Amino acid sequence: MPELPEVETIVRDLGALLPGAVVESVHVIHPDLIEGETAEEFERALEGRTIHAVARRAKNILLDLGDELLVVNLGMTGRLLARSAGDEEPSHPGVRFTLGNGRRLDYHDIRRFGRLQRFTPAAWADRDRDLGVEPLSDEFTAAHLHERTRASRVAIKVWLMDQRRVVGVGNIYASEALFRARIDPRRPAKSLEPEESSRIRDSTRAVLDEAIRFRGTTFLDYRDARGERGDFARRLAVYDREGLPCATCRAPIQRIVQAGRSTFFCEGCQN
DNA sequence: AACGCGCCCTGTCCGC
DNA sequence: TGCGGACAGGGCGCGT
Repeated sequence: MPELPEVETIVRDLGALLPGAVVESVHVIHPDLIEGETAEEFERALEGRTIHAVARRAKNILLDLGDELLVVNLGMTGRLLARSAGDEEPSHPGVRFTLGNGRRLDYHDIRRFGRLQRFTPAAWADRDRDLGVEPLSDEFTAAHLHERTRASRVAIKVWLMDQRRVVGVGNIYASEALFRARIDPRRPAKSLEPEESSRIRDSTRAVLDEAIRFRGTTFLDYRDARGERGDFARRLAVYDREGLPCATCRAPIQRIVQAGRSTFFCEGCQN
């Protein structure tokens, strides 16, 4: 579900709301959401702690608790919602954090593919090492991208979605970035010319930046930290548009399956 | 080692 | 109207 723009939107929202808040109590409704320890250990460890800052790494939300981190991955349908005491109950409650001043932080998740895990800074540094480059950072250059793609024969669309290489790009924005770059998603990564890698780099950044400005894409389940939908869905050029006319050439958008996931593209414009 | 696949889970939609 | 199958913004562990 949420890719980089959706997670970034939530992180910016929570960054304005949570720092300084004290976690008064924690209630785990679905223990399978907690990674690395029991629900009881998780609840006990977090009670009384202060949330100092909120950050993002890849598609993870990082809550800085001082000497440890609470890392939230939303999976496909996870939501992390800042609420007030009187707000209604979520329909799929997973974990409830009761904060000071009558506020709450609710995690809910219909499919429960999401995970919440506590990390020491050292343990998180280990995990962080396995994650690829942030596409909006200065390190994500055309040269970096081209050098890394040369080592792999997987299809470029599948390559872009691999979080060990580039983080934050999921199924929607991989298709959208390749459409903007006019690159066929089936092309082996190692077949890309430097100029093509450069176009992919630019289009990936552009589509992610734009989607952040629109507060993300709500396809079905995504909501921001206030429970509001993102507005980027109407800007999608190819994703979920099988059979509809390409905005550039009017030919019907194609849908294929790569690594078990749908890919959308225009056969005429992308080659 | 890199890559493909199945699986985790619930909900919705579409065809019969 | 009901029912089975396909599919849905992710990520992990397995086998080859």
